[in-house]
Amino acid sequence: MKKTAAHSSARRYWLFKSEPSAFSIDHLAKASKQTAPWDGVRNYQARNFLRDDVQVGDQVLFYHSREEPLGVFGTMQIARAGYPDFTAFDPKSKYYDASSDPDNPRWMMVDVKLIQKFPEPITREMLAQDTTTASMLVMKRGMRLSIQPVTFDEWKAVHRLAHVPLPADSR
DNA sequence: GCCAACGTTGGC
DNA sequence: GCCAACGTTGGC
Repeated sequence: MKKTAAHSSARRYWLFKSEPSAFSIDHLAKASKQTAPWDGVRNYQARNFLRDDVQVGDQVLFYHSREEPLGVFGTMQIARAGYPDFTAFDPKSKYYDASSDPDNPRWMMVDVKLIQKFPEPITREMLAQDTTTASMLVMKRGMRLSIQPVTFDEWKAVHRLAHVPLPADSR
């Protein structure tokens, strides 16, 4: 049997940050098919996650940054794996990057589909109170990374705090 | 609004 | 390749 270099099919869990004035969970809820491209990532470490690690079916916490209340507002699922972020090629886009060559795109995006908006947001305050979520990457001082890996324990703990069941196929 | 922390740029 | 200067992020 030949070994393959492909990723294992094990689902991964992530946290994606967004400023709600730019793109909130309500924007996603109102989008066609509740699906939208996660565009505008302009950081290499985050780009590498989108390019190399985020897979269709991975599940994601939607985190609102910058505007109160800060916290996790719900969940989404990856509907399309990494592909070139076309906003980088559009001079009218606020994410335009003249140095991203369409023949060799610098920035990547994925498509996300809403799983659910939580009845109430899980605020930073609540995350700080729980021993599992208190140590999440997003809680660390100075952590600016907008695409972050999340452990299954953390994924479960956030759902426990939200008083909602895990998506049926979480494991 | 402040400012610490961080990532990127560019002169050398 | 170093690192100071700069711009941005994002909690507070």
